[in-house]
Amino acid sequence: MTERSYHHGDLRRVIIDTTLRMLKEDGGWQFTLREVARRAGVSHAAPYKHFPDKAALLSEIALIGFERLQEALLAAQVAAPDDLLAEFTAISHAYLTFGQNNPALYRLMFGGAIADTAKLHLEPRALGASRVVIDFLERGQAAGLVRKRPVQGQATACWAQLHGLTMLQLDGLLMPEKVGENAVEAALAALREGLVG
Amino acid sequence: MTERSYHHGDLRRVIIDTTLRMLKEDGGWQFTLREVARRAGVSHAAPYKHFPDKAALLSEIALIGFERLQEALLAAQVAAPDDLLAEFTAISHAYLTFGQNNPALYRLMFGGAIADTAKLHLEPRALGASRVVIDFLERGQAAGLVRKRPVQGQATACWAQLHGLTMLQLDGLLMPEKVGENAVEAALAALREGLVG
DNA sequence: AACTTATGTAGACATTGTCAACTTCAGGGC
DNA sequence: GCCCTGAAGTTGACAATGTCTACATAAGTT
Repeated sequence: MTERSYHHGDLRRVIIDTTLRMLKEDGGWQFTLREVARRAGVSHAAPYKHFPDKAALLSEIALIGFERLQEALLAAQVAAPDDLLAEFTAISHAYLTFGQNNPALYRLMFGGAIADTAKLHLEPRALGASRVVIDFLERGQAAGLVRKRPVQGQATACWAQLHGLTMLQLDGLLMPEKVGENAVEAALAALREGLVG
Repeated sequence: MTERSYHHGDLRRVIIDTTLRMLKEDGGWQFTLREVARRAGVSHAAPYKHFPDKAALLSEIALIGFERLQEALLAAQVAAPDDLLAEFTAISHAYLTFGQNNPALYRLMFGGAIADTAKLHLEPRALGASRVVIDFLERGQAAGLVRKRPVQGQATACWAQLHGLTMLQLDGLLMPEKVGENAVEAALAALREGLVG
């Protein structure tokens, strides 16, 4: 409880939490290891006892981001009415909302700030999110709603569309005066019309 | 010719060219002002006589990237056969190819490494690229090929899909063993089927 | 109680972005 | 031809960062 014992106890968790909090403040994507240490109240080299280097910490954070994204998608799916089209909309919006609520984290997950993004995205912890989409497509095809095409391709289309929309939104390029009142809905509609036969 | 006069002459151009060359080497997105100066053979502070700071140089580079993207799209459009569907495919592939050939530059354009991405993307020099897509959609609607929907929404859908695919590709997530042999084609097909009515 | 090991601290180093003060040189008004 | 003003480059400094090494402290094991 004192928090002032020489040994912090679970500094690792504190570092991760602090980093997540810093990312939420956004602040234009400035993030330094030393600042994390400062906020955690430890010396600037302490994080190195828990992460080999800055990239490792960021990778861990990104993986947590993927897990949270998966949770968000699953929650939306569960809460959606028992209608496949409505479910599609719910999942899509959950994805976009996640990006909007965690801009810096989302950018970290996809932005290439991490060295080997490929390996990161292929980790089991990161793959869960895309499983939600694939699941949906498989059920959609089984129900005869979604066109019978290779699911992988359709999933790629969904993923690309959602990711693209999220990035455009993050970059502030979806302002109504620039792109129409409900361009997002229109774009999602175009995707939907491409999927359902 | 001597290149050794105290005053370099057109250092600004040299700095830009060197930066572009460095971005092409990729090297995992390391880029420092001082390295540029070193390669250009000038002192480490010389770039400051031409750019107020690092961000300004990067913004300029990003704008050049948008111009090149526009050129690539236009070239593909012109070279395409006189068939709207073929033109669509040509433009799409040109976009993806651009991203694949200039990964670091592409990431710079969209990756949020630049402070105010919104302002950047709204510059006239950056808007040209999206004009190519909008043009295509308008002609497509006029010809009765593309569904009569708000063009802005359709353009958003196209842009999101192309951008999303490019990013997935850059992150190495479109490997055949992971996502099927021709997932890109399938994704583009889904988009096309959503656009043409 | 002594040893080992995980965890934290202090200090150093090279590198970076940026600024201020100095130097060089090209061009225009006399 | 000279001067002198200002643009373009240079040198040197500063604070901050990522990372390493050496040291200190605590927790557990034997």
